[in-house]
Amino acid sequence: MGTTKSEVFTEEENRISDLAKAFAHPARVAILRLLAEKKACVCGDLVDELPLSQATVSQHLKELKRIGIIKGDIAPPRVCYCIDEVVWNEAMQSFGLLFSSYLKNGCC
Amino acid sequence: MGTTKSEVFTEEENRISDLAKAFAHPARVAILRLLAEKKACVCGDLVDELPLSQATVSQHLKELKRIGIIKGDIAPPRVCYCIDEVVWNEAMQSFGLLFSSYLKNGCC
DNA sequence: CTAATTCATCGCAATATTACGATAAATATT
DNA sequence: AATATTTATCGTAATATTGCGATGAATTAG
Repeated sequence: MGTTKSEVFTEEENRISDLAKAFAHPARVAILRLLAEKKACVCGDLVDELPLSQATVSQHLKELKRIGIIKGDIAPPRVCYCIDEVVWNEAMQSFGLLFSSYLKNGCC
Repeated sequence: MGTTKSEVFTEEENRISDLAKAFAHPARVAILRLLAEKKACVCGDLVDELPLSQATVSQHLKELKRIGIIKGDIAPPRVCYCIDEVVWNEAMQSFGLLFSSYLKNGCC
């Protein structure tokens, strides 16, 4: 155990939970915010902005890339990271739908 | 290690990541959906609806309660769970702000 | 060609998460 | 009082996550 039983859930449930993971760590929230707000997309500057080691930041970036919400433009020796607009919008819409599916019914 | 360095992040970053954790597991997404969409709030019926053991469902409910996004009305031997409207709205607003903070700038 | 720079990855350690059977707690039913 | 119902919690096991130092890979600068 320790493993999520992904097989028994729907594609959508798994996708939403994966998208949520992008925001489920303060460092990743900070990274996504920096990338979302910056006029230009920051690169290794992220390491300077964050109170974590370069290795750790790199690992978070890898996770965000796995989810697809950011992408990296390789321009060696640098890599320029930025939000993937398509996935960002997918996340926005998915969460939007989920949040608006709540109908008050005053049961509790 | 294995522990998130919460101290070095802002309150808001920590709060958002915590709220995101509510959605960061397919079972919790399923639970929140059921509670959000149901006319009446489901109780132990959640266990029947989910492909997980009672103990596991109870653990996910505990985590959702810790975050605050659901609350349970004890009516022994049953407990009636439902969305906490205040926290649900807090999450909706926080994610809404975050998502809308993205300004396309066509860097990558 | 030799640094220097930037970033990814490896290896390790420690904690967190996920899952479940078994059991306990609390009440309603008989 | 004894039993059944419902939910929480404990204990255990396995995997995942977080974090970092060290190292490697790739390119640029000197």
